[in-house]
Amino acid sequence: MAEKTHTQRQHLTRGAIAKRTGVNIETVRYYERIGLLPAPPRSAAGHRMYDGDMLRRLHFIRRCRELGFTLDEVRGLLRLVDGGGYTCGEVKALTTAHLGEVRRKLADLERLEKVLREMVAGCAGGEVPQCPVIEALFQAHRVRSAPKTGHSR
Amino acid sequence: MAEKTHTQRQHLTRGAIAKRTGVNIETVRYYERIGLLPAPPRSAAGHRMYDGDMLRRLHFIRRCRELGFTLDEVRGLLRLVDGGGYTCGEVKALTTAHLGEVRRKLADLERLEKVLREMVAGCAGGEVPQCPVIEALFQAHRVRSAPKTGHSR
DNA sequence: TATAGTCCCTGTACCTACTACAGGTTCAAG
DNA sequence: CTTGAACCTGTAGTAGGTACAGGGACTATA
Repeated sequence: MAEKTHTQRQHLTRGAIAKRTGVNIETVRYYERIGLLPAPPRSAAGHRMYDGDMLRRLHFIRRCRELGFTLDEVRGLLRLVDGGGYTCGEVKALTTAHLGEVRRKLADLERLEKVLREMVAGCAGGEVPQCPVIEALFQAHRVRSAPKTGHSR
Repeated sequence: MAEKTHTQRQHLTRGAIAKRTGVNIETVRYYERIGLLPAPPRSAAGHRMYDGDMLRRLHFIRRCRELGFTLDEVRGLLRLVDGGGYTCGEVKALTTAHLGEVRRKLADLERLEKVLREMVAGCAGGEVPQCPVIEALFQAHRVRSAPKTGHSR
């Protein structure tokens, strides 16, 4: 009775793979729509029937997302996987590039943490309406580079 | 001739404050639309005319954004500023809360960096189609918590 | 067997924080 | 006077989902 694992020809519902992978149920449909998950076979009543492979694939996507890969990068990885003939080198290249970006974000956040920490430290927190944090925020200077175009995530 | 600073009653165009603050020109209009920037007076021809206060305000917003405050948080800060009677304590609370979140993200990214680093290290990068990175990504385990709902940025 | 409750189906709208574009004025320089 | 840049408007697109309305399907219990 543990979550509907029918013995014969186990079929998982959308809700089931969602719950098992921790992905939102609507997101599963979304992934299908954008072509990350292939459209599964349907029951007579039109309900999606997933199998173990799909579960694995969804786990893969979810894990990549947790690691901060964009959906486009995930698409790239899946193409390699699906093509079958992926080489370790290709995967490593993609992953290494991603690692670089993670390190950049890390550096940004560290600087940010420092600035905020100092701002908070310089603030007495009293009733005075002359707050050093506000003053600091009004200064026109550069933290470093612009957040650039588009969404970085 | 340094960028149109007319002596009498200096008026800045949208393009001018955009360039000075490093904010995209379209974004200025966007901020006006969502009420972060008040609608400025217009010239006879309908062109927006900004002044020094607006420049300061836009700088403020920009700086907050660089520090990772959401627009909603910026709105909160601006409300405090506009109200005039903001207390240092309120600002400090907001900033401290934000600092906490930055630290959480930082911790997440550090774990992430570690995982990616180890994955890349374990990969020979050759022509073999059995890549440890791919294998690692197919594992169904938890990095920690789910990315949660909505956008975190 | 009836019914309640929970799942699933579809399409579509909404979210954040912008960016980009089309199609039309207006302004400043040469 | 003409050219080109900068402005105006409204609208659509981006990533990566989430949420909801209005229905159909399945299961447990009375």
